[in-house]
Order: sequence, then C-alpha cells, then structure tokens
Amino acid sequence: MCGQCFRWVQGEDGSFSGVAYGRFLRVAQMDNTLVFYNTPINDFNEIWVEYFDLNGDYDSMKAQFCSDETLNMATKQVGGIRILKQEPWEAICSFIISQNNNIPRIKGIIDRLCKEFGQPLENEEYTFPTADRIAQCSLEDLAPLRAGFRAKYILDAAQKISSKEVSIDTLWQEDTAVAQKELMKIKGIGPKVADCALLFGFYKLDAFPIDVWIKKVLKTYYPDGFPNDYKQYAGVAQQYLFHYIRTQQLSY
DNA sequence: AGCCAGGGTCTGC
DNA sequence: GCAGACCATGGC
Repeated sequence: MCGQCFRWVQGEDGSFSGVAYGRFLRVAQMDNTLVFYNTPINDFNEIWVEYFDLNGDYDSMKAQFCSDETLNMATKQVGGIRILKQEPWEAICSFIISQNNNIPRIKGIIDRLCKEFGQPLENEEYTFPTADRIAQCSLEDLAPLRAGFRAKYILDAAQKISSKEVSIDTLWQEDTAVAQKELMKIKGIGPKVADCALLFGFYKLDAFPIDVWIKKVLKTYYPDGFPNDYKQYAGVAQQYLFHYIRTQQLSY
C-alpha cells in the first residue's frame, strides 16, 4: 500500500487508517480476509468495494502476464496488487505534488493540505479539500504546505478544474491518450503525472506511467520495447514491474 | 557538503 | 525534436 496513494498510515497493530470519499476507515488484512472496522454495510458496498477494486479480476490479468518472463517473475515476487479507485481530483493533485519528490515528504505536504483546507472528521482526520476550495487560495495561502515550486502547479490545477477549463467529470469516458492531453493543459502535469492520475484516479488500466524506475525496467528487460500484448492492462503490469524493481534495490 | 527524490518548464540549438 | 539548467524542500 505504497506509491499509488499517500493517505494511509499503518498502525502498530498492522491495520491501515485513512480517508477516502469523505469517510474515515480503518482496515486490516488477516491472511486472506479483509477486516473493515466500524463500517456501515452501505459504505462497504457503495464505496470500499469500488475503492479497493474488490471485484476486479486480477487473477486473469496475472495469468496473462505469465507469458512474459519478466512479468512472470514480478507477479510471483510482488504478490497481490490492486489499482485503487481514488477520487479524480485527489489523484491529480497528489501526483502533481509527487514530482521530483520523495514519498515521506509527499505524504507530509498532502497531510498539511488536508489539515489546512479539508473538512474535519473523527480522530483528527480530514477530508481531501475540493478543487473549488483550493481555487479560492492564493499562492501565499499555500505557503504553509511547504510544497516548493509545486504550489503554483496545485493552484493552476485547482483553478482550471474549478472553472471547468479542464473538465474532469467526463474524462473517464475518453480514450487514455485524449484524456492525457487534456490533463496536460494544467501546468506541472506532464505525461507521467497525467498517466498516474488516469491510472489511479480514473481507472484507466491502459495508462502506463513511466518514471525513473520504470525507465530502468524498460532499459534492462525490454530493450526492444514493452510488448503490445498487455496494452489493455499495461498500468497493472506497470505496478508489478515498479514494485519488482524497487524491492531489488535498497529502498524505503 | 552535496546528492537525490515515482518530473516538468523553459530556453537554446 | 532534444539536451541541459533550474526549480523548493527535506532527509541522509
């Protein structure tokens, strides 16, 4: 649970706490069972099943990946991965913040963003602020986030989305390439950030974010290019490859 | 001290 | 098109 979302923290008992879709959740995995604490059944059915993509058929995707030597190793070593269905604006904003940044600091900036501009929930938790709320801010208002040069990008994203200059409501039904171009109208969003937002915030499983780690994977294992066979689920494959190459290095 | 962090922009060929 | 400086901040 690391790399595609930044708002979940693991407690001493191993369970994870976080906020999504305006709700606080504590969840734990015990062997093959997920335990949702204090969760109304409606929230589970209408939100968390979707959010954790519990109905997604990852077995059949993994079965397809077996035909590729590297992907086969990656799926075997990494184990279970799911593409979270995060809120579109939150994904866009989070991956703008992620650029040229490290995970602990990304979490810190997002934490301060929510505390400063989100709505309070229980347990000192806060919702992710809306684009409309951030669009009302000035650059100085965002200074306490200590987001550095990314602050102006956050502001531009909030303003363009709030004003519908960039319409994210209908983006999910566009082709990934079209949606990518649309998101790149925002300052600070290039191909990689756009693909991350599309994969994790719009459930575009064919989006294939290329960061420094994936570049290393492509260079090492796919010098002739990434096979076209997995195009439909390239983003899922990307997650396995990402975690595979990361666990081979000394990492966080 | 200096390098790096799940990149992108801006400038100059 | 493509390379290279530069961008804020914090951890190591």
